[in-house]
Amino acid sequence: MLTKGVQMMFLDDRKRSILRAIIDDYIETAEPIGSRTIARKHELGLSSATIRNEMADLEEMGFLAQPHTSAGRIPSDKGYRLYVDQLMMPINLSDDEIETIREAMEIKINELSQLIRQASVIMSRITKYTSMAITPQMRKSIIKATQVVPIEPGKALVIVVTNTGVVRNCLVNISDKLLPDFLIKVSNILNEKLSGFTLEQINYSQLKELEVEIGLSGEFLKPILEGVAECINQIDNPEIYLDGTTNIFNYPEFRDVMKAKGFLNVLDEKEVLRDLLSNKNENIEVDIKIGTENPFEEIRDCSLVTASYSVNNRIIGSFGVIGPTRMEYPKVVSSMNHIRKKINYEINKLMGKNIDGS
Amino acid sequence: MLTKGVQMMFLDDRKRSILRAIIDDYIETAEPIGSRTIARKHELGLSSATIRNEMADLEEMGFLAQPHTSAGRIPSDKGYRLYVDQLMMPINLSDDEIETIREAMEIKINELSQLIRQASVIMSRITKYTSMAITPQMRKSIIKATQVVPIEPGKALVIVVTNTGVVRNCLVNISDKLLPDFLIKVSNILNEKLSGFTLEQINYSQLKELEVEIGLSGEFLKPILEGVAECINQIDNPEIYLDGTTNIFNYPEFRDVMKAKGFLNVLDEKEVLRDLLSNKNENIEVDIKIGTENPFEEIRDCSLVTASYSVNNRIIGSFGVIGPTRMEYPKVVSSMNHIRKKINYEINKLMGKNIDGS
DNA sequence: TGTTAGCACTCAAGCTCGTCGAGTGCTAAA
DNA sequence: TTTAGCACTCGACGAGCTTGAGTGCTAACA
Repeated sequence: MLTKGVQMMFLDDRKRSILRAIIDDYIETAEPIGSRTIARKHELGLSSATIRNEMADLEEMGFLAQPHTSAGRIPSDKGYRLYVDQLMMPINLSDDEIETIREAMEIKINELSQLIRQASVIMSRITKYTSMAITPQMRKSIIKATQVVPIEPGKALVIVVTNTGVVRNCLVNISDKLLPDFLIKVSNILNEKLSGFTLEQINYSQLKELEVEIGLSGEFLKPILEGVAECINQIDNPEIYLDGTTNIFNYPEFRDVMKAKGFLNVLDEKEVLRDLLSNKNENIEVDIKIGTENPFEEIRDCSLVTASYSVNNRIIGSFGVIGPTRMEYPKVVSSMNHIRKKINYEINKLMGKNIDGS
Repeated sequence: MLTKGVQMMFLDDRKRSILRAIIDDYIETAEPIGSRTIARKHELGLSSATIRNEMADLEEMGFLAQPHTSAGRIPSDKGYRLYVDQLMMPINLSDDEIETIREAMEIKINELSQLIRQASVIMSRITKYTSMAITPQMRKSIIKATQVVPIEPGKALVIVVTNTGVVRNCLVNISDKLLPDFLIKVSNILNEKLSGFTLEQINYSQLKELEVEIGLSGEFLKPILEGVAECINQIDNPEIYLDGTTNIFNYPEFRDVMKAKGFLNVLDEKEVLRDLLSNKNENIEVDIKIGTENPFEEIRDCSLVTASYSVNNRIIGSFGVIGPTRMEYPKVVSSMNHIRKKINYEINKLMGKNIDGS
């Protein structure tokens, strides 16, 4: 009899309701859920005994697990997976929350990275989990201006501006013999030659070729070209933000100090964060990685929810939330979706302002 | 008899040795220290009974405390205070450590903030505690150059450079009608008028007065002047770095999750860090705040060791280490001192390179 | 045939109680 | 003044017990 239930992987409505009820409750309480609790709290019109039988089936199918024989059931990763894919009821953000997001994400300055930083801060505030965000990949952005500004004899400032409004500068030491007038000439040539190219199109050897153009031996020009390369490098190097790390202490699953330590340690590594946020799937709005689906050992009992933002349908960066697998998925998913739209809107506004071409 | 010992606050050599031994041991083990342990491990030529009597005296004088009747003694804040002021034996850094510091703190770029960031990182690596650092107060630094660079119609980049090699820029939206040639004129006037002043000498109303000079109604100039103000503001706004936060998990006093949470939470506040690092005492090389001497409730069982770095004997910033009161003071103090000297050296080198005047 | 009441069983949590040992204070002798 | 000795204290630890939430199975019922 049981084998029949197990063999057919199809879950009837009753099993689905029970599973949903269990996961909803477990997300709320973090305690193993017993059959009686479900019978009492949810109006399923079933006795605890019936629910008990169903729960046994659900366990055998792998959606639930039992910490020990005489405890209630807790969801397995597979159970959460079904829950997020099919069972959970979407919720709407409260007016308050929407207002908070709106307020936080108004762009005050021309800097894209500020927007992303704000997004991260607000995500952790709203969800109460730990949030992270990575600033856009800039390899495809276009150089709008390159300038060399004389500061004092022996010193010049190299500046690169992109169409996305990102500016980087680099103070370089140059020969005392280079006069301001000459630097302005160099500046103009660089500006003319580099404008319109994307960052990824420019590499150092190409820069070297400009030396010929300018007609001056490499030694004098070298620091300036290195400055340009450094600026480009900095623009291209995405920043990563992490917020709400101490939120995890509010969840009983991190009562164990070693677990908290592991969690915080792994998030301290920029490389790890970059990896977690390198969301390749272009088709999915909000991606969810549950427990063991995660790439790193230390967060195998966490869930990671990520979303990407894009320009012209090309993903340029992403952000996410990480917390215990017992995560308020409905809330997190709607927050992420909302903020994602907000970022996209603001980013396209910003780009529109800054691009004259497209 | 006991009262005699207590009345005279003078500690004889024997009491001092015993107190030093107890604190040394407690720093190492984090366990209450008993009389027998001291008699065995340290060659004081005294029996445990004698030491016991002395310990009772030391407790009555407030240098030691007893968690409960049948436990050993632990140092009180007052005990630590005496220890750091008079008892502890200075230690030298190992060659390895000196090399590590040297390597980490070589300046590669012209940016002062990088140096301070490195100092913080290296402090936490060497001491195994949590470290923090604040970038210099820049109010006294001198404006070396101000530039307005046309980027495209309707957009200009405002740049401010100081004698300390700090550069900030601000992309501003301007009227389409302002032509590049005019912007260059504005740039020259600004450069001429602002150079040589310190940041604190310049305020917005002064900037407004320049409008007259340039001879153009405020509406056109406003965004540019705001850009200058924003740059100055950003330069003046010190950055704060925090490293090695998860180090605290290695110390048994932070096994309690709530304590760890309180600690991490309080250090999450920029304001708190700024406060902790606002070291006013100009005479002291390395300042130590023990336990209850600290201003914030959450770190009353921590010790904070800070040091300042300066230019021309004027303190411009500071850095520090925070950890349990049971801190390896000798190690921390010598590390701080070493790094302090290193920073001072590098900073003066950097300033020397960048200042042409003084 | 599916549902439910009833019952025996399981097991972690929490309590008490006794043992152990590190440490103390006091006393008396050296 | 120092020290050996001894009675005493008290937390840590583990064994044994109780409690209660929860289960699986069986038999009766609709």
